Amino acid sequence: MTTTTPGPSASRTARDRARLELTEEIKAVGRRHLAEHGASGLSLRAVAREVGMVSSAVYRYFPSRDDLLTALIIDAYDAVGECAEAADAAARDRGVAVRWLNVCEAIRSWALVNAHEYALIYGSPVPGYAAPEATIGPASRVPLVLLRLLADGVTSGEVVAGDTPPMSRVVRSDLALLRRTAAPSVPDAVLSRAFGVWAQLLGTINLEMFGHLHNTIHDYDAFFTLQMRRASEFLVQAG
Amino acid sequence: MTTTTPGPSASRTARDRARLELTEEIKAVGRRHLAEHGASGLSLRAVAREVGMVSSAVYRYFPSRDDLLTALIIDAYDAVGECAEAADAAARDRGVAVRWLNVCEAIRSWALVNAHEYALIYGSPVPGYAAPEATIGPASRVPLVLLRLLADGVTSGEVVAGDTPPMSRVVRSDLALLRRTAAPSVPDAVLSRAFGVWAQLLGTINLEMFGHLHNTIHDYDAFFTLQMRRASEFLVQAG
DNA sequence: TGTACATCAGTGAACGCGCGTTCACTGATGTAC
DNA sequence: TGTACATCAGTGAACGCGCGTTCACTGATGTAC
Repeated sequence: MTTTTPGPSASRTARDRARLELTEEIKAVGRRHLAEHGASGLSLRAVAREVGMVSSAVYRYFPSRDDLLTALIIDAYDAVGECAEAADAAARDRGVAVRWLNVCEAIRSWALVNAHEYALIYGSPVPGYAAPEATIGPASRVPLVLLRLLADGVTSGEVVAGDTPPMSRVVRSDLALLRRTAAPSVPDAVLSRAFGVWAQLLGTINLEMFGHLHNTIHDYDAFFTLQMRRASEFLVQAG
Repeated sequence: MTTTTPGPSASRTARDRARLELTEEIKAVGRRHLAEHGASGLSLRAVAREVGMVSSAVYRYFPSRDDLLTALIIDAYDAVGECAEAADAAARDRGVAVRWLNVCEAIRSWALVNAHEYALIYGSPVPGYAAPEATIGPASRVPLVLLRLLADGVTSGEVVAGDTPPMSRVVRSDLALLRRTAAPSVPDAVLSRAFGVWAQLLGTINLEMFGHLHNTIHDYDAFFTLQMRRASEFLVQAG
């Protein structure tokens, strides 16, 4: 090996290209099966059947069913992360509250369209499956959007810290680590509120998607916007 | 039939008693299997094996696997509902914010101990399973605790309405129905905040239990209390 | 109190299904000289 | 440019497993007279 040249051609051999294409096709079919039967109903054999291979052939692409699931989880995190980043970017010249509201709406829209993928990453964990470390990065994209937006808000003076609630030393050191890593100069009080609005975002989407608002709320769109608008205002300005 | 007398004995026949006992035992074993393998891993055959019956015998007690699942869901809602009611009752002479905080802590404790049952009712829905109407009543117990506690707070003047955010006519009529049904004289602004704290409660528990705080928050207890304390204060007094 | 009948719990075998994974193989594609 | 070899995608059969549900049956428990 040790090739100094980048390889015979930019897109490599025909075999390589076929491999990439088939890997994507398997994931695409897997995603559709996920959407129809849920995570625990994702079956290598069924996917193989639909792709037009014999079931054992899939093992050339994914060493096990769980590896396929992992790939789908990573893709889902990346998809919702990209979605959140785009929504934030689209409102970059507006205020922090508007940016976060935009992100919330984008994530909800994505969740409604990709219900099972949403459940896969933000719902109950798949029994018997432990997410490997490779999911950590993609999983952080959405929280990072929130933290960056807050860092901007603190810099511009738009975000008001307010009173810092009393917190234990452990929690304070957790927040300090977070600040050092991803949210320079965002004070504890604001970081704490950030967890609050994040929980509320996911909680509100879950309430809606998992049926807990059934027969109670009829205009989900308006309800969600109402809730997130209040949360966004709360985020930038302590009560 | 049309028996005017209450029956031959208060506890009915030996057969009836055995039936009740075995029904409970099947549910108990089912609950344990749920805790070990998740909802989609709940198997009639495995439960039967452990109870010491042949698999077909279970059909004398539950007409299908989904009916057993429904029974477990109802039991779970009742358990968490009872838990919330007890926590509220234990703090009945304190303020509304303390009462809600108590309820939050109780629900989280229950969730930590009964992780799979929690996931069953507040996590992603079981694929291919549709909850029947019989679950509605038990599912309402926790929300009803919140609404009653708010009604008390409004009566005592402890809960401040604050500014009513602009909302669509549909949402306003949803809230009006809720008020008529379960929360007499609680104004829209407060009802809207109630959904917010409820979403935040479930969202925060989900973040913790489904692993989204991993490597970020280390003292889950303190973190949860911090978040819920803020939410409780927000509930009684608009920002 | 005793007998005849009805009800019902539990058995055991069977149906038909799908699953994840392994393995020896064929034949096409790529690579080194 | 051509040949010999290595790599790798895909096949087809098999292993061993568990599942939900049905059905004809036996034998115990309950009930009406």
